[in-house]
Amino acid sequence: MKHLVDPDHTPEGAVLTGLILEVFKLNGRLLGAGDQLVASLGLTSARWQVLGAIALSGAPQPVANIARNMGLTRQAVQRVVNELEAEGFLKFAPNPHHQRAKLVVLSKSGAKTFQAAAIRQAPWANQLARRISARDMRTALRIVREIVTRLENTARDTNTQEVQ
Amino acid sequence: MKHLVDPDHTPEGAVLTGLILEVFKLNGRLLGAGDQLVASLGLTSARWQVLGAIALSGAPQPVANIARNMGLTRQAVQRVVNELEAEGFLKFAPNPHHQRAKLVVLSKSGAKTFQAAAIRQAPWANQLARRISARDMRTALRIVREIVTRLENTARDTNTQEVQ
DNA sequence: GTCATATTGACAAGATGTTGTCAATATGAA
DNA sequence: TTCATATTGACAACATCTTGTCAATATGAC
Repeated sequence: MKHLVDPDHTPEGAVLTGLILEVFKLNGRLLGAGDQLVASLGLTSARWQVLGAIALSGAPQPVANIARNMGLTRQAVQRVVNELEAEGFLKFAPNPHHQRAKLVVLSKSGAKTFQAAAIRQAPWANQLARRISARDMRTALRIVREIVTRLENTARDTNTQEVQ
Repeated sequence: MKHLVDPDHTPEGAVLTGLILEVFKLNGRLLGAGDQLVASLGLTSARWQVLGAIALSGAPQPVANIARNMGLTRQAVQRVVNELEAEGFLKFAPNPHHQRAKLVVLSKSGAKTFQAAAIRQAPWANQLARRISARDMRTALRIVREIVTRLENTARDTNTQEVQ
């Protein structure tokens, strides 16, 4: 087999490539840990995240809005929202501005469950972050956020270009 | 609705929590970008990653080994490997040490395709990383790697505990 | 060598996400 | 107002990954 040569990465490009592979791993581990953390509350990582997006948004929003804020598709969020509504964690409220796009709000049970999840998450996160430099962690957050923003922008440009 | 109080995060725990949410977003964006990048090669992000794990591992390995290195389950990798084999990107070679666990190796077509993907990835990554501090990116990589390691260790401890 | 244990691939079910499509509904320009 | 366009939820198909289970195969203690 022909030897595979590293193809012309800049130093930054090479580090970014390594970071990407590690982010894939981290994503999987986080989902697993989250599932464990909230399983006994009747939640999963996906449900928890949707519940959180609703709980922490200032005002009630329709599904499409929630999806945009989370970086997921409407359909993915809609499926989870429908499940959560069927199980009493969420309710739909009429939207004065849009007949179809009903507003999603937490039920009492949903709010209580999310609060319970948050109470479990805090010591878990604190322990996981122990003795990691807060400064370095902020740097990591800033870098990841910057990459997300860049990817969102190029995706937007690509879509705009296709429409024209 | 009762006001939701931030539940006792240390500063590090709070930043880590923010980082986690951003990693979820980044994961999704990266998969999308990867799919676009290699679609015309007959690849997807998942296939590409499996192909890469095989291409970049020193010696041929069985599926379970590849899965461990990638942080995925055997079954997930097996499914993709079987597809890639059916389409001629991979071949199975006999394993002198294990009758069932055949070794997975790139076919000529698979090697060529992975090389083509790498050639597309480099300028994409270089562009995405442009004007981001290499030092900060290395910090981000180090932090993400540390968190992955910690999660792997606690997962291992949990499993060991269950068996006992 | 034997036997308990672990590993491996195969198979199935289910959770999570994407893409594509459709009709209903908003929106905004003419 | 009218009409082209965009947004939204619904539905379906499919990709990806997990968990659980099983039989075949290794492995290691005795």
